[in-house]
Amino acid sequence: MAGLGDLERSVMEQLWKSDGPLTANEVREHLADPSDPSRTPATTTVLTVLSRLERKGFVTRARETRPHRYRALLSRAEHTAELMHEVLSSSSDRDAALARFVGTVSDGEARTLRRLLDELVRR
Amino acid sequence: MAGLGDLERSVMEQLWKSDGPLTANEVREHLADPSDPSRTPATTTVLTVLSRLERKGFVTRARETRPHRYRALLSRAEHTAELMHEVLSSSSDRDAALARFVGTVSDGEARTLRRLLDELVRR
DNA sequence: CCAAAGGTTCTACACATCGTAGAAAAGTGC
DNA sequence: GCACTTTTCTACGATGTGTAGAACCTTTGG
Repeated sequence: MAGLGDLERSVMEQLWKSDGPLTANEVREHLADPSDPSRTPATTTVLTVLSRLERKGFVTRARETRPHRYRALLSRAEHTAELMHEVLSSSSDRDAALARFVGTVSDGEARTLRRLLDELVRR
Repeated sequence: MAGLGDLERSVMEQLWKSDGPLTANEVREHLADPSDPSRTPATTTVLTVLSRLERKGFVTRARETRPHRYRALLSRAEHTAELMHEVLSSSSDRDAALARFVGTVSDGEARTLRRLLDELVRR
């Protein structure tokens, strides 16, 4: 269920970056490439993508307000963590996979992990 | 780069499960569903899938021997770990994602992680 | 209250990927 | 060389995605 297309992912990025919910046109503006404005997708394109993301459960929208306002259901961090769990649980030998994973994290990430695990045990 | 189809994934599972490299027909036999043999894919189908997996870099084959023998380039654990890293690095706030991830692992997995990190530091 | 502007849905097409496998080519064993 | 096995080539249908026009609906300025 990890499958998002390039444009879908870009749209999610905008929603994640933004503080509050965005209208389709705000998303479109944030998507604009200053070096080549012709590559900015049409408003309807953005709306189609947002609808598909809504159908897939990544996005909700406020239908009350008139330009509908869209927001991501999960934060980017939650989304990433969820994907990692999905990947991990699709593996039949989870411990071996975790071992490989930990064996290849950077030093910084290892420290982060240790700190997080220590906090976990304190509660 | 996580995108494998259902059959592609099933084929990878067989290669991972097997001790040594397999021929296309061996993969096909392991794929057979005893309750509905008609659903077993044709040999050419398996060969097509194996070729595609080779092109994608998941599989290599020995071309010397005549029924070519196929094997996975990475073990399942390595593959899973790689996917997890891919997911993680696609997130711009990796620490936050890691935090979410650790926050939702099972107790057993947390213990495993702690042990792995301890081993890591000893070397 | 009505027309124009803006917003949304519907419909559609091109293109890529994937499951599927026949036809044809290439290799093997007798 | 001939039957058999194996591999490649080619192709088709289904699905997903980027793309956006056409048609429909809503708001708003006059």
